[in-house]
Amino acid sequence: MICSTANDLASAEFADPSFSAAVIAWQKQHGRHALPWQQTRDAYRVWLSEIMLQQTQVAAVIPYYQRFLASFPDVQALAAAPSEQVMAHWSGLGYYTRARNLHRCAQQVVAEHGGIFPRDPLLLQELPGIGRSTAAAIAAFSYGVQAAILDGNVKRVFSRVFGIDGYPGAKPIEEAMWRRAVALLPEQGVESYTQGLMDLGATLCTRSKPSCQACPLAQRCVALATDRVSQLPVRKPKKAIPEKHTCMLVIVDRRQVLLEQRPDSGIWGGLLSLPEIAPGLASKDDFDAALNRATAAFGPVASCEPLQPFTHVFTHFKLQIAPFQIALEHRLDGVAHANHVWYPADKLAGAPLPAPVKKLLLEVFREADLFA
DNA sequence: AACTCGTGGTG
DNA sequence: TCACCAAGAGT
Repeated sequence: MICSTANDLASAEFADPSFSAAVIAWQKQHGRHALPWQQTRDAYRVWLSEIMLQQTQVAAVIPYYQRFLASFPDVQALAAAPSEQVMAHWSGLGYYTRARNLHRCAQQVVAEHGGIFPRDPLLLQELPGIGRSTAAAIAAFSYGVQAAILDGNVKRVFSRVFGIDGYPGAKPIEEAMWRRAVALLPEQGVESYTQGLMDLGATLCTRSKPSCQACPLAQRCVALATDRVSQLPVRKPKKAIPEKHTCMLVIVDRRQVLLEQRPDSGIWGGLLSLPEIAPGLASKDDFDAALNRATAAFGPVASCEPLQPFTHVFTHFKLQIAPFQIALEHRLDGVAHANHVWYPADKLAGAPLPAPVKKLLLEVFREADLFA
């Protein structure tokens, strides 16, 4: 046998045609076939679903996918859409860099590829928001290209079936898993195989209480044989998450609320949100001074009432939010305020806001009856 | 290499 | 209540 490619070298180490055969046979009979993005090989729809599904569960994605497709039926429509409309459609789905990269990617596909997504995974991977795994998924599902994915599902299945005793996020472990992923690719039926790996991880080989009785890989599963299913994959080493604080200003005037555009980098990047002032101001005078600085450009403060504080939990930190409802004596007009906008209360539901901010505002305005 | 980046469901 | 984490990519 002549080994001339990286795939062949990997095959020498991990190849096992019976693995993909078992996955494919199981997928055809027991896998998922009716998800909204499975009815087509349209690369635009495949790409859209794959980006939305990054670190996000199927149930959360479905309504967003449907709304996106209704508003942006093809890559040209998405490329031509204003940024704020794209962000508004993504509002609530999280990881907002994905939305900005999605928009940039659509524009790049139109400008540089004639509106056709490339079929070469290496070319796909050059596009914004598309990494190695997503590129492979798009190429496999859209064009039947033999390319390997390595997502959370695959890592979990591999960890258990092969009894891999290391944290899958660690570099050497992940590299070994990529070699397995490539080596185990089938000669035929890469679509069913790829979907089968995802379906196995999502429906049988779940994080807790996996259904090993129904698993087509049970016979060869090292974790099952050694009673380590609940120990694998090795958990991420956990660290204490920091707690941060902020005061959010709900400044209302003429059934409009003052919003501020956040920078593209950092948390909630590119979204609109409420103006904030530094927390932890010791005295009321300090608070009032900060409040007056923050509102000076928009009008003198007539009243300031604290609203119910709450906590928003992210993956890597906790944010304690103390909101204040503020009324102005009168609004100052005619002054340019970059990054600030008076936003109509009745348009908030469709605004590009972070989930907790949208929830807070909808509650405030519903109680104040400002939608009437 | 390690860190950043959301949200909602689940046990 | 709270830890855990789901179809990862970018830096």
